[in-house]
Amino acid sequence: MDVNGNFPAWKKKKRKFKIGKDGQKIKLKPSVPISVFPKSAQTNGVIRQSGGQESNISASLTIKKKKKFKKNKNKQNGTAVEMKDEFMTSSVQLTNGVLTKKAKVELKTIPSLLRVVEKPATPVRSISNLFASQSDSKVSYSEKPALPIKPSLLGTPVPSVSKTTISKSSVARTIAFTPSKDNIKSTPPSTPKFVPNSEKFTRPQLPIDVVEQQLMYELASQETLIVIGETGSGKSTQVPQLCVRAGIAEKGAIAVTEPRRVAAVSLAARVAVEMGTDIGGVVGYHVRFENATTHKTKIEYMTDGIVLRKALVSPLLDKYSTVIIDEAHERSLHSDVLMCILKKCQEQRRESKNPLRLIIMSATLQADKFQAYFDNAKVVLVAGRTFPIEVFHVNPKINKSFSSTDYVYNTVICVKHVHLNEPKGHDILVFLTGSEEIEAVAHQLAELNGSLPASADFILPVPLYAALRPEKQKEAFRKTPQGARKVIISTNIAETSVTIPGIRVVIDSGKVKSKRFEATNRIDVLKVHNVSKAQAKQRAGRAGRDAPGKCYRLYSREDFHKFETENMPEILRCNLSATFLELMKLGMKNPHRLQLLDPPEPENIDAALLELTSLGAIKPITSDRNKFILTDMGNSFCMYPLPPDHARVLFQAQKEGCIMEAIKIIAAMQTDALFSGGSDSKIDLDVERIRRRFETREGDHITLLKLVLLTNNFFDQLNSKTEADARYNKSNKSLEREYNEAIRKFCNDNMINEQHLKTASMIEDQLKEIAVEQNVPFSTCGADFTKIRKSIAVGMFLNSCEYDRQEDRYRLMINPAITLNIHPSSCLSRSKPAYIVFSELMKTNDLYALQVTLIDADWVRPLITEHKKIRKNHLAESAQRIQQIAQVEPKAKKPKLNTTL
DNA sequence: GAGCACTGC
Repeated sequence: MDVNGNFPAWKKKKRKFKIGKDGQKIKLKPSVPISVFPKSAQTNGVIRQSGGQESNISASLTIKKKKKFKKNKNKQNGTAVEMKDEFMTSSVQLTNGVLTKKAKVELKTIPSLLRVVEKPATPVRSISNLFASQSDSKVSYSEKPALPIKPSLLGTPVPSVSKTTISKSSVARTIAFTPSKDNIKSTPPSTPKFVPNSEKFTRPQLPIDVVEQQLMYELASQETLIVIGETGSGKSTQVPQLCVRAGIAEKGAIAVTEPRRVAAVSLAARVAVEMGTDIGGVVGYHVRFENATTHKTKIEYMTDGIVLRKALVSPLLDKYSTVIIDEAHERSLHSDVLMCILKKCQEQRRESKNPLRLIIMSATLQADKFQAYFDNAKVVLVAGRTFPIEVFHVNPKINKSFSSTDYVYNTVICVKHVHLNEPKGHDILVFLTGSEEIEAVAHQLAELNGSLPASADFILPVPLYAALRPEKQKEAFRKTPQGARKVIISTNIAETSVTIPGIRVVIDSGKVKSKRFEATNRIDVLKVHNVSKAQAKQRAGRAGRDAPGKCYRLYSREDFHKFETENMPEILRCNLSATFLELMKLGMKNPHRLQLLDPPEPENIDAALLELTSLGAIKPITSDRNKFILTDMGNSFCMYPLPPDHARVLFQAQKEGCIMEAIKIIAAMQTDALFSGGSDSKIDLDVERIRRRFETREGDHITLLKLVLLTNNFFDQLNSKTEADARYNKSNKSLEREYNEAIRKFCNDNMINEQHLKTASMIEDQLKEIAVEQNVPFSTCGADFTKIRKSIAVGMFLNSCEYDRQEDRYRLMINPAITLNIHPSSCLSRSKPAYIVFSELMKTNDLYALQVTLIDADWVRPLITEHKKIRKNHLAESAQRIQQIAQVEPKAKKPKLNTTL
């Protein structure tokens, strides 16, 4: 069916783009924006902004409405059979987070995963650094394989793990040596150290309670344990407590790593309540800018980045007896790197008095991969607890009205269908890729209200994405008004980061926008991709948080099967230079031999090494040019929580005498845009107008500095006013209120994102503190910004460009074959100076330089010449290395035992 | 004169 034929009027009038046969966005002519959230909407009950344009959509959907859903759902046993649905078909059901056909979901410890594995001999080492290789240090092998802590906790004789050696060929043989449940009950743990105070707090039953005793036994007996449990199983709150009750915390605190700050803070709060203590007592958390732990703390919830920084200071992490990596399936850069480091830690602490225990917790069934990585560690499965979700797919044979590629169009059709067929009061969550699409769909849905039957509720579209102003974001969490159905149209922010109550239906476009790093040219590519199967499952799961739900997938089951199983790990799609710098601080010498869960491409590794060498942070060892060590400069870079080129800017600024200004700029660069906006055109114009006020001919970095200086000024005045007011005995409460209101007004007047401003200022303080620790002398350049521009140019010289008048484009100085444009959001996009340096190179429809500063070519020329020299050697060496690897390859295929670098 | 998912130190 011809999509354009179906929706002639609004498609052309309201949308800035359409999606073509190949899935690419095609630009349409711009339109006049109409507010999506008209105040009158709720009083009138209907929005009428265009007459008669929707007649086609309502016609096509009325026909569909008459075709009844034939549901053969057997509600008693929670199973679903093939649904005869004219709209979409479903033969599967997502129960407890698991897609099932018929069988009931029963998750417990699967015997086949309980393997007894021959442990390789453990080397005893006398080394101080984590990544020392065999040739770097003396290695002697102990005669007896290392034993995990004796599993005598239960008082039950248990076969020894290491003595039940079985041959390699029979590894798959299963030996169930776990004592039976009855057995456990009759012999409870002999010395429970902490027991939740059930008088103060009784928590509801959790699925994890069923396997509690068994888990406790495994926690005590295994060196490494993998816990697989779906959402709602209670693993994130209970496993750390079980560790404490099993007496593991006696030898050191339990660290629990989370990928997000909110998770770390809220989990700590929850567990503190359950254990009847305060935050900072037995339970605490540590995230950036906030450390709520004390010497008493036994369970520390932390973000994975914090643990990584802690490892830089104390590589063996000997404060901790156990590290629990939560949400390992998300494969964040930090958690992947942590797993690699912790494995090394474990090897080195194995023979000590305080061996390190590792617990990997993950939601999806990627157990095999983690298990192989951790030398066949035991896996325990825990059931999840979410409500059943019916999953529908588009069936191209039946659903002829769907476009084959235009998921934005399909979204609107699907919302209308759901709205007219699902019970009133069931809110909808739609997943799309970006603000532009989201605003377009919100607009179209608002217009749909005009063509709804009188009996139907009002559709209340609510956009939700990160760049949206915070007040607007809050709309998504507001209670749905009577007589309306809330339709939240969101990016993947609603996948993990926020949970919206009341969602009963999810519509999944199957698309996501993601950034990948092209290492060879150092370009970020932002592109729409298909989601992974795991991601689709995660999205569907958002419908079953409060009650049974439904998920409509705007793609066929065949397409779904073609999706990747898991998300691409972050480590495979980002610039590795910052990570390598950290790992080298820990003693890694040859990144090519790094044993990661998913090893990056050799080209990406080489690109990061080249970048670090050119920045002067590392240098090859003369005896073996495959190995690198940190230079003094590289060592000081590690102290800052910054990408290496930004740290280099600070280093240069110290030389130039403008460290104060450089810190302000670099801090602001670490946050998202300080000017707040969204895809609301009216606001965009305002942002644009106000941004102009700060514009300079020197570029965006100086603009940023001017903005920060202005806000500093404002805060100084505000603070002195508040102090003065305090002397006049104003109450603290009213002072605080006035203070906060003044900030809000200032941010509103200047279109500044208050949250981002706050973050930037906290990062500024953090960087200042580090600079003081590093004995960096304080210096400022006053109003002469040349020194700052030079520091930026030197630090980021790899990003310097020369204007090509003939082409009317810029050429990258280190690689003139690459041509690019200055992004129109930059204040230099029109003036086009001869030489510039940029912060970031982003490929969307064109190759754009973001955040641009005017520079002098002489500042960077010597560095570029030097870089070209280094690159030449580098290329020759990497070619040689690839050849060597190719020759050694057959041998290298052998099963890996001890991993050395 | 274009358009930008999400985290984290």
